[in-house]
Amino acid sequence: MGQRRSAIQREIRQTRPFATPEQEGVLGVLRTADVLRRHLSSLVEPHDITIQQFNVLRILRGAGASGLPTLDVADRMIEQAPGITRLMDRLEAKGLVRRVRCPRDRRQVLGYITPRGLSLLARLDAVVERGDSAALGGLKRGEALKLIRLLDAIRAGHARSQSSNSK
Amino acid sequence: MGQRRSAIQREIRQTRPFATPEQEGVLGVLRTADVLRRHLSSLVEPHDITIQQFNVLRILRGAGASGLPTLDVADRMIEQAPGITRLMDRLEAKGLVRRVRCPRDRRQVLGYITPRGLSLLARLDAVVERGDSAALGGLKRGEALKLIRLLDAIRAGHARSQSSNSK
DNA sequence: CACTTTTACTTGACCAGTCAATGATTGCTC
DNA sequence: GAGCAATCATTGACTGGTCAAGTAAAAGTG
Repeated sequence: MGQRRSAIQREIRQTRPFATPEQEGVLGVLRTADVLRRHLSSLVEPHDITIQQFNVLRILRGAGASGLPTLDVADRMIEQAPGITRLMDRLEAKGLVRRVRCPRDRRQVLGYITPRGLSLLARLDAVVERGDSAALGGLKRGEALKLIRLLDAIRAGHARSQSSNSK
Repeated sequence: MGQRRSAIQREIRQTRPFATPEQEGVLGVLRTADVLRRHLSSLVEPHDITIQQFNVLRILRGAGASGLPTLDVADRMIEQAPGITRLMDRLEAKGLVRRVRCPRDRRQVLGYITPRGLSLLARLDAVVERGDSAALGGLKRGEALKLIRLLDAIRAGHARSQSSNSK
């Protein structure tokens, strides 16, 4: 296996081939995620919101009228609690989210999406969906499904070895 | 197609199916990258280094004795210049990297990996390679290759639409 | 050779992720 | 029911990504 030269190797201008396909695969996932994140970012930023803020809004919309405690929001992201608190701070400052201390358990703080948040999401939904299609435009429908399956398998492997850990 | 329910949908406890496989694919890449990043992070952190710092070191090692200007390092990452400057600041503070203003073009600053940086990398190489194999352990060899191909295709699609942009 | 433009960084400011420590409740145990 | 542990959330400090603005040197132009 002398001179195989993948796209990544060209991108990073590295002459030596990857030690293993696994190594190349990991790097490929990381790089591709970066590309997709940028793309997504460029779609939501014009609306003065970040991807993470967008995610929180979608989660709260999903939670509906009953709201969701801060840490439950964190669970649905990859994130640790401290990040969520500050994310919510900013969303609240923008009037997209409302927080109320839960009367039944006063340790918790319930988050709710505001009507303004909902209308922002409504505008973004279509944009993002079109964006995602464009982002994977290089793939045929069947390839997209195959990709989903492979990625699921990777994450399943990790869930097994590390337990817990959602998003 | 009524009740298909993928791993991601279960993970985020979302009842509604994804609008499109493309949307699910994009989210899958992002989530998987997060998992892998954490994994990788846990491997390098014990050595008091972050993933980004590790990447810079590998790039500088690849550059060899002739060193590499700051912006060329940035090109090989996804990153903008400002981030690299500060990354190099920290690496220099740790004695893993050395910076010299280029005499031929005094606007440039050349970065070099130090012997100490090289020995750190030497220790990490094996760890990371083992880690990558474990990370993609859920995949058979052929599947890993297929994954690499699909990810390459996604990034190729973006390179076409947006030109420039390396990482 | 002065004048502008371009290139290569650097600095400042803000958002985000992570860890450690702290406060505020609630639940458990004796 | 007093005391202690566990849970929920927040704050502080640091790394990192990104944009906008600034500085310094080089390159191009008249």
